[in-house]
Amino acid sequence: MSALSLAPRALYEEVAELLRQRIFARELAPGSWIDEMRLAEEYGISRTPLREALKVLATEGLVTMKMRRGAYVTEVNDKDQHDVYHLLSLLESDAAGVVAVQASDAELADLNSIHQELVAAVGNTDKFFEINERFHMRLLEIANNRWRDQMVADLRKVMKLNRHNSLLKSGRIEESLREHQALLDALLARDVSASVARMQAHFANGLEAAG
Amino acid sequence: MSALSLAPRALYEEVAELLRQRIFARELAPGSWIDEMRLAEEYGISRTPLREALKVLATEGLVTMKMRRGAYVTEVNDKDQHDVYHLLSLLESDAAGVVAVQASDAELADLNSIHQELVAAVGNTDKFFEINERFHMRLLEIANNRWRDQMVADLRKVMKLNRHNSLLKSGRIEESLREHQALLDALLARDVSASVARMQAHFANGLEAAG
DNA sequence: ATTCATAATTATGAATTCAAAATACTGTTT
DNA sequence: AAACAGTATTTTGAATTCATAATTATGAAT
Repeated sequence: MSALSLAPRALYEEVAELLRQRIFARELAPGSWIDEMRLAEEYGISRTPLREALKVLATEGLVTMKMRRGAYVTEVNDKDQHDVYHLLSLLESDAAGVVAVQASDAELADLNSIHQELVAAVGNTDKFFEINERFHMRLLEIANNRWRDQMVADLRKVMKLNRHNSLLKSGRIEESLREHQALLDALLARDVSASVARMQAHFANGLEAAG
Repeated sequence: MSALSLAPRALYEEVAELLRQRIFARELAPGSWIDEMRLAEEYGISRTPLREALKVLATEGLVTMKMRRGAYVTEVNDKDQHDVYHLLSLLESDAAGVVAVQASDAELADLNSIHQELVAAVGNTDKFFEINERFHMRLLEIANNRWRDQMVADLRKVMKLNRHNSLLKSGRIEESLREHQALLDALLARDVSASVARMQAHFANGLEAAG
């Protein structure tokens, strides 16, 4: 699975990723103070790269820096949750429209094959979630706008801060699958406005479920 | 003009802002290497807060970190320019739609008064640009989604990296004013789809002008 | 017992120091 | 003169040290 990285990331990047994982796992809970010394000691590093990592997370919105009182895990309230979801819907539905216009037949076939994997994964929740994520990411990749990719990635991280996060509720597997199918149909028909509408609908239903 | 800040920013934030200004002014040119020592000495600070600032700018996309070779000002090519502009159009036109629905009458009146300032500023290019910026920012503020605000702010920063940047070309003053007026009319009529369409048109024309 | 003032402790922010990697320089060889 | 090896210098990345702000603990006064 994991090849050793040819371009090893900088230490502060590694640490930022470790911290993200702990934040998403709620091991570092929203609102809680982040103890620099403790973490640095735990990772066996100095405070310097740890503090650099915290500044990165602060820029991403996962962490909030308070002047002279250190870093705190960002608290995401219901409005934030709603706002972020709204933006994800906007960005991803626009991406769907772009894909309907610009994607090559091969790329659409690729999306379709991921969708088939998704169909095959019904019943295996974890696998379904993972493939679902891959479907959305592949669509973005095809839409070919690195700035949007970055924004969506950041917003999805923020979504994970919320307890009722789930861009995909477990009770919605079959429904979600139908929505994906409808989206794919629109994409294969090269129907831009339908593609946008189907992606929006997919998100609207997801939000309702997350309610 | 400048009040003294009650909550003074952290040093790394101050430095990040100074660096942004120099990058936008092309004093630090796209693709060029950023000399940590030289800048730290120039600002009379150590490399520590400067390096923290660079990591923030890297996360914003203004700077690119290369492993073991330091920080470089990000180069924005024509496709990047186009992609970022597309996202700004998407986000701001969506914001216009939200404003058409949600804004209070007082908020719309406020937007209108900024527009009147804009009308009065025709002929004074710098002032026009500044008020124009304020109009867009106020609209976003009214749309009330801090995550979008942050994204738009970051994207606008990236736009400024490009030589032919100008979210508003000087030759388009009158045209831009008409577009703003049309947008305002739609907002005051509480017409959501028209508001979205007018903002999209405003951006589409701007992109055409930017070539 | 509670409040207030003061001292001790702790944590943050920033400077300094240090190790290792990348780059530039020097002199030799062909 | 060009290519190369080996050395010196520069620069990055990270640890350490230091100053100061914030917090906690201590004790006196009401």
